[in-house]
Amino acid sequence: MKAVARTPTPPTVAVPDDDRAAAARAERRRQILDAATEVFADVGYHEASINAIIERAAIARGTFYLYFESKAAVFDSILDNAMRELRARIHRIDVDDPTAPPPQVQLRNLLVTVLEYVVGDRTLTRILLSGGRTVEAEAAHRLDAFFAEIRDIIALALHHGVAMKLVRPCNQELVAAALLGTVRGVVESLVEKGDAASPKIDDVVNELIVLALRGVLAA
Amino acid sequence: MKAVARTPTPPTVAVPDDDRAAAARAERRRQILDAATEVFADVGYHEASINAIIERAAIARGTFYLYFESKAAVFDSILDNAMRELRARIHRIDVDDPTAPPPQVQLRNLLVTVLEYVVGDRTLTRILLSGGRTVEAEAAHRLDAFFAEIRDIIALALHHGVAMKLVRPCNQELVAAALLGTVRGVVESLVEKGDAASPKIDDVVNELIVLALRGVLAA
Amino acid sequence: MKAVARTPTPPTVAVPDDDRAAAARAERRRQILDAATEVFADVGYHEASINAIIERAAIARGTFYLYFESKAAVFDSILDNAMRELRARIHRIDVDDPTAPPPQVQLRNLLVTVLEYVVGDRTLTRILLSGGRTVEAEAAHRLDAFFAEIRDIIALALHHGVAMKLVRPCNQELVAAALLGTVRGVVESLVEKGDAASPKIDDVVNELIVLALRGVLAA
Amino acid sequence: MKAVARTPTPPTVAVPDDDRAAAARAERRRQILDAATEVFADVGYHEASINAIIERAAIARGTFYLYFESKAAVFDSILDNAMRELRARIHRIDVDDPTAPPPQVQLRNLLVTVLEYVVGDRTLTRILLSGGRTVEAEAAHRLDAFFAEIRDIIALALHHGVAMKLVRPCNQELVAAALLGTVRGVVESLVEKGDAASPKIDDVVNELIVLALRGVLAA
DNA sequence: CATGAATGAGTCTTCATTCAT
DNA sequence: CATGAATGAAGACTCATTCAT
Repeated sequence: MKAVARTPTPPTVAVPDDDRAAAARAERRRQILDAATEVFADVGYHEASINAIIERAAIARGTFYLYFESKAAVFDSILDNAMRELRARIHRIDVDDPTAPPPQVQLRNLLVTVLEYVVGDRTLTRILLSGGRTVEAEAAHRLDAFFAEIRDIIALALHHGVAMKLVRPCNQELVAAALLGTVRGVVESLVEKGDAASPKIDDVVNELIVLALRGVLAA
Repeated sequence: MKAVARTPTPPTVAVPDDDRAAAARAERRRQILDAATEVFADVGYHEASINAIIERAAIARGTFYLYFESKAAVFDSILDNAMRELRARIHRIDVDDPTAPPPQVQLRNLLVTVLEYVVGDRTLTRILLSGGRTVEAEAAHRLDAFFAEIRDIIALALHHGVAMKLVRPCNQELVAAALLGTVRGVVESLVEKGDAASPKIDDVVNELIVLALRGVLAA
Repeated sequence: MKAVARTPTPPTVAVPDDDRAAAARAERRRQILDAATEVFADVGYHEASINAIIERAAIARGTFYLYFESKAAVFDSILDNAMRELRARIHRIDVDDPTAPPPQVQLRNLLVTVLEYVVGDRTLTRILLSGGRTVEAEAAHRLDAFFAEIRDIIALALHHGVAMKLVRPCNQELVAAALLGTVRGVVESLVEKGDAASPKIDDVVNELIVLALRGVLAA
Repeated sequence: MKAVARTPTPPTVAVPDDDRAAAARAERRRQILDAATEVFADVGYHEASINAIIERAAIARGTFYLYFESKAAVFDSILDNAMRELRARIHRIDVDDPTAPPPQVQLRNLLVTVLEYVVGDRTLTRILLSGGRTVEAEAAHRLDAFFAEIRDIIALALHHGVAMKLVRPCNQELVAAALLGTVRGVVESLVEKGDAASPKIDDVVNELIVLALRGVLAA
């Protein structure tokens, strides 16, 4: 990227300059990502025109392609970032380690973190939920895989729970799908409403946990 | 029709001929709807080309526009039909009428009918689930409204239940959204799998009812 | 291409109709090819815009793509056709068959046919002569190969001639390249001028033959 | 320059500094011209991107426009330079001056010089030969004019030759075009091959002269 | 009614050129 | 002088829709 170090111009203070450039670049990128996220959330991947994106980002056509290879690339970037953030917040509940917090607390924490992220970026979340075919085929697959991944984590947790007699015997695959659906249903309802109308996340998580645990725990 | 045009012999009985024509017309329409449903389910609304639809329907380009105003119109028709069918299968649970079956049985029946319809036309269901923004804006709204409608029915049921002390006190709106999500999660997992791998609907409904009722019923 | 024979419409006179359609289609194709040839000859492959082509052909944008896959495809078609026509006119001189016309006559006939074709479609010829890199890389290769092919034919003829002591000993590869250049030079000068100014082809061929044979024949 | 900028010591002698600057500037120019020549020869005028040129020249985008007005301008510069060099090597054969070397020797010298230049810069030559429409219209004209100029020189020489009964009567315009083509054919074949495979220029010139003179001289 | 050739608005993307630093 | 981020005009191509046959 930087020019070949051919000119003998010795940078008196090289780093700050590079830093500033890199920062500016990153900021620009974000500006585009934000604009694109909004447009995608508003009208979906296909109806989103590069025109709409660059207008909202207030940049020229060419600038867009300076930062992203294609419309699909921005979309991928948005999606991948969201999935990465969520993955970082989702992990197995540790039931063996005695020094860890009790499982219910772990679960609550996990849900709180996830819901906070999700409510914190409603626009992004609408894209995630619009699910499968909104997007170009390839991205759709990745998104499907992501949800399948989470479902598997839940299924595994159920499996452990059943083995430990904590969870009532059940079709774990099916119940995992059901529970994932439950969370998605809740998220959808949160995202739909304006900021004001939204119930507090703590309350939501309480409700979710009661609902799920009662439905699932052994008598 | 053709016969009439050829031979000036006045039609002895007008109706049968018209009937036949109407039937043929209806059949043609169905043929197109079926082809379109498949294509929409396969690749989504936007990637679905008129080309793909008329090829699968084995008709000429112009013929398509003889039966539907536009691509959006076919999609609307498919969606509306599905929503109508589902509405016909979804109704309030009657807890007052002593001659009606017990509420749990009513609920079970409802779920069985719905799931049977939904599993019976996987293609169609995939369109319904692909949800919001897959489709052109206008259709997306109607679909959202449809799900909101169902959610309201559930919320109302919960409300009644709470009033009758059958259901534990809860944020009924939220729990309704959660339960709707639960069902959607289950449906999604059913539709995903091939026919063979699918568990029996009765078992699925059992699991669903246990899960939901335990999560919701008063202690 | 044709609709699947699904409708019971029995074609009373099937062939004429298909013929007419095919003929219309071929005519359209030609119309586009002609327009494209002119534009390519005028401004070269790269400067030739689809716009210019469809304007000259007086058709709509989409129509162009109904007949050709891309700009490159039309160009290829033009080039391939020209090369096919020329190949059909270029062949080895038969010196062994006693029933064949004398070699010089064969050569003269060959040159006359080639020049007539070439002068008959000046526009096309200008494209051929504009040679190598005017065109997209792939086409350039095919054109280069075509001329190499002809050069090889000439070289082979020289080789035979030397063996038969008809041709003076020489670097046959080099002389072949030279002679091919000679013909191209002549063609170029013919194509440049308006119809009127052009000398008669017979005279041109005479001059060419004298020039070449004297340069090449054994003392 | 740099030194001056750093130390405010006034330049003792102004000119050398200016000279150095001018030299640096000229060098830079050459650096760009060379890079551009390579790129143009490789992929042709239109496919040559400013990007490719500045990368090969290892300069920044803006710098390019500091030395040349536009892409067309570099191309023009390259072309003009080549044509100037060639013009300097091409001149009439003097048949009247008794102190001059014999005409054949003059011709041989001319050809040797031209071929040496041409083989010495294969890259450049490929641009010249790619001829007419490779380039932007305006440059194409100048190139055409250049070749026409040479053809006229040859035609004039033939004219003189005929008058002096050295050359057989012929259509001088046509034969000039033919002979120019001959040389171009030879040059093309020389430039095509790698350095190693190339025959020695002296041999090539011999072959050329024999070929041409026999074809042209009076019996 | 059925056909399918024709249409052209709209989309994404490229790339020569400019200009603030 | 040098830089390279930003620009936007222009180009190729797609595809829903129309209409003469």
